Amino acid sequence: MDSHTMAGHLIRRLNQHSTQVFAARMQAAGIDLTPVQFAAMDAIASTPGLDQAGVAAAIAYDKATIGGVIDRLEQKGYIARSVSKHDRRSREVRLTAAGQALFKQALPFVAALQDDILPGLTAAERTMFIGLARKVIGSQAGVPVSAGN
Amino acid sequence: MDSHTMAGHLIRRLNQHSTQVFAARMQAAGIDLTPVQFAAMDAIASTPGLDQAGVAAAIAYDKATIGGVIDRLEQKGYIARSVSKHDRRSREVRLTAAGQALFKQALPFVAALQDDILPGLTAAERTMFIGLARKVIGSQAGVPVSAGN
DNA sequence: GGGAGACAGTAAGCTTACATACCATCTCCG
DNA sequence: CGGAGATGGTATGTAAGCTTACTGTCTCCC
Repeated sequence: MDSHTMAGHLIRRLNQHSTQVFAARMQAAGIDLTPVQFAAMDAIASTPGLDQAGVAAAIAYDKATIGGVIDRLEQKGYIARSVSKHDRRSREVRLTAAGQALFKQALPFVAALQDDILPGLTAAERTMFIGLARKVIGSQAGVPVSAGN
Repeated sequence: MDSHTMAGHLIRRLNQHSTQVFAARMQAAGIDLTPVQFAAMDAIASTPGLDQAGVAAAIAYDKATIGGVIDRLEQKGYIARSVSKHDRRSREVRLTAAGQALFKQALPFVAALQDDILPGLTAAERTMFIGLARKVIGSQAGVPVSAGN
């Protein structure tokens, strides 16, 4: 049982590296965003007025987790929450002006660090890796993240 | 910027799936172990008397995180800690009888779930994926997990 | 021998990440 | 219309996972 050949262990290491690259690049750029916070803002930017459940579904997160992420983004002033007119249970979320600006500022950095997440691979290998990863994710689509997502 | 093609996002999804498969299989087997706890026990089983820093290095974790994981394993009675005779700073860790038994019981389940972590891939694709992942991990060896690891 | 710096571990704090339980609200169907 | 069940969100509790800061111990080198 060599843990270094086990899929779960390798994936955990990749994720660890990925989040560290993201954190380092964002810090170097002077941007205060975690990977999850960026992903949430990405989802909100592409669908303004999305509710929290929509954000959770878009990036495959638990709704409780998203609640906390959105709390912190709201505290930092990057997003605003408002009760939906159509459904008073749901909170619609949109980027503030500051959020828009920060998101636009972060975009090129995020694009640039993609390749650093998979170092040591040729471009062809990276493409191959991403293709295989998408295939795995796609094959387990429909599995709920948790009770509500 | 489609997050579904971004390496970081895909890796996070894979990790999410991996931990969920692990949790589900362990629960079905009636074994109370998280992926991290299993990894720690694996490292300890293969090197009895390892200290906490050694465990951290073996599975690439932060030493603060390992402290908590080992606390919980100790509380459950699966491992025992003792101050090293050679270095009073370090705590040597070893499996208890209960820990040994549980680890042996868990092993076949963990082996069996490896393929479920990468569903939708052929055996060749799985091998390819693992090879690429190892290449990535290997290429960033030497990067410290944190101040102490 | 003795001090400087390295190293093991813990503590406190922050952010994911999930389950479960709960409240408010909505929808659907009889 | 009215109740059952579904759904959006929050609260609570646990477990990772990391940083920084601190204590205690060790090692190396003068």
